[in-house]
Amino acid sequence: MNIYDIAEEAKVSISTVSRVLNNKDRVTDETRGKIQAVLDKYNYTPNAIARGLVAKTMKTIAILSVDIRVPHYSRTAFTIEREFSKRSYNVIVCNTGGELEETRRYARAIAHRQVDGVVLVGSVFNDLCGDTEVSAALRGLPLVTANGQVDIPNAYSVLIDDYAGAELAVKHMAARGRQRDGIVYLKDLNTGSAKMKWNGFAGALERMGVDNAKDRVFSTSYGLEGGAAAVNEILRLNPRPSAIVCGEDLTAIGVMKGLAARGIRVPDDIAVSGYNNSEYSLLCSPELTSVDNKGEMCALLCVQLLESRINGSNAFSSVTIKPELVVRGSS
Amino acid sequence: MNIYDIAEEAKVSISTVSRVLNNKDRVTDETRGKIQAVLDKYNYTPNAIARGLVAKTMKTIAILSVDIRVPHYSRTAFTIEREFSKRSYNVIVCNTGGELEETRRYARAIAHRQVDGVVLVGSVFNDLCGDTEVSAALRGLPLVTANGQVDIPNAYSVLIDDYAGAELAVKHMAARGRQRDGIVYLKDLNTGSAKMKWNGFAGALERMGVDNAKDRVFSTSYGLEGGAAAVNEILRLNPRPSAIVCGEDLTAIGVMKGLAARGIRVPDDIAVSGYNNSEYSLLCSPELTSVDNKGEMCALLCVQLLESRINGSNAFSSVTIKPELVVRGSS
DNA sequence: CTGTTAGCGCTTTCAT
DNA sequence: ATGAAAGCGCTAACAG
Repeated sequence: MNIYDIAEEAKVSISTVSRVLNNKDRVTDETRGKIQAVLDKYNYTPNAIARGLVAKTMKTIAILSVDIRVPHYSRTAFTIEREFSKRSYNVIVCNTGGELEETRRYARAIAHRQVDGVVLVGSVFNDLCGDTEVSAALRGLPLVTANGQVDIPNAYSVLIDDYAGAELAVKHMAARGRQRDGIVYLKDLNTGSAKMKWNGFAGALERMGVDNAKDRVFSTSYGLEGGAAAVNEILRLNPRPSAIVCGEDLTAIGVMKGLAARGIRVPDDIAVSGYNNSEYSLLCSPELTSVDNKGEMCALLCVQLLESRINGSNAFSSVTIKPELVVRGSS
Repeated sequence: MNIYDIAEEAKVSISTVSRVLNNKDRVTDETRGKIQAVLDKYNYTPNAIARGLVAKTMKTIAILSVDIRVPHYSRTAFTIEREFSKRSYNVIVCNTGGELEETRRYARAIAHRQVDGVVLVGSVFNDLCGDTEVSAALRGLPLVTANGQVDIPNAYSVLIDDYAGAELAVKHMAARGRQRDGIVYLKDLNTGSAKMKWNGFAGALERMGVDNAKDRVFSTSYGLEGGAAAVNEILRLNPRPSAIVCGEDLTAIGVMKGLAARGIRVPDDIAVSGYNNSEYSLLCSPELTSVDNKGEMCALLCVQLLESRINGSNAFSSVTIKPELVVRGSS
């Protein structure tokens, strides 16, 4: 069932059908009614692909993220989807797993599909977009990065000042009377944003007069197990650390579990902080002090930026969000 | 840049270009090379919309869910997306918020777009699809429901036996020596699946000889606050309940927090169980005993079902998954 | 106000 | 092996 069938049955031309389909004027109420009746009779839906071919757009946005299951990403994706849905776009979600090959595949698919815009969620893409193939596929598309900065011409970015975010956590620990040279950082990822965090940590510590702050950075894998496992190593420190600033909430909770397993009390013996202010931070006990990197605001700004880019009204091309610290029981 | 431009520059016809684009034979290596050179020169990507118009498909799947931020849904969406990506489909995600009007809008958009298949995630859609407009838009499309059953012809379903799931929790509490007539159920949602759960609860309890089991069902809102708030009411029970079986992990954790705030120990004084076996259940302390409703398996089966439906090879049309109980510290 | 016609960019017969 | 031409379903001038 297509527009020709409708036109035939309503005894009009396809243009007239097209007009009522698109709510254009210059159609008598009578004709309109006649056509509408046929439309209703067959519960007709115009073919968006054919429309898209003419319009050169199917009103779709693509979100590239590493893994939509990570709360921080799913929140971002959610907000972006909801906002674009309001503007009558549909949103394709891609889980790259952080893999170059997958990123390439998705980038190609996105280029094929003539999507109207793409949002890169997470600073992993800073590196991934260095790839010739990825950047070639994405070049020219309206593109914004959520917490990232890529080397693609015309890419806009919403940045989060993670350097300042980590600094907030460090300062808070000191302000709460934690021994300054007892504060350590636990890094669990190697993305651009992760690097900013531990640089922020080290910078803050050194400005507070602690030397060799970089030696106070520990590494582990992301997640509960990574956090718990890192505790072993961190506790070898003598004297015992006063506070553990973590790069992610989940890892921080792992740390708290590891400490609890050894009978070390949080926050009495050691303070702990996380990053993202995810829902996770409310589930553990004590609840987790966490840097709020304003995921929702970031997503909202991405939408605005991308929209303005799509409409050609380049109001601004880059924004930086200042994180805030949310203090809870763990510190 | 389109296929005509390529053909012109390569001094061949568009059909030949099309052939090399689609890796068809019947092209001399020489011609192929000549064309490939031009293709590479311009980094040409064929327009998938135009292709779609001919092929009558753009290889896209739509996922309708209430809210992708809910871990159980994001896990499902993730798995579905990954699997379909392997099969070179792209996936559109829709967050309906459980709203009828939004569901309608998405259903219409999906019908327009000629998507190849749709997955309805969650039993909310059991009711939502009762709507004439929604079912009219979706009718005819290859459609699979994850943990739901809708009244649309040809809809396939992956069901989770939530009746049995709740029963598992009840039996476990009894087996652990919890006073049988002290077990209560906390319901936080009103979806089809939620109803199966508290029916399962009541059924199990009555089979164990407890009368008026339905009176032992409490209601609250979904989430941490809902759970914590419900504690007030539940503790009015005299004697004090022996175990609280909850309909969702998050609510269960709220309950544990509420109990902790009152100095009631879990599991010593009261046992608690959740549902979904989400990552949440590992974050709280004690860790939460939870019914594992096999989200990943459900998603995988959805993909298989949908794929077979799309390919016309109707191996089976409905599967039911048996949940399992994962016992942790809270019971 | 309504109809005719020319594309949108591609795939696919059907000739050659 | 290659090309010409029709058509996928729709929109948008342009006529009338």
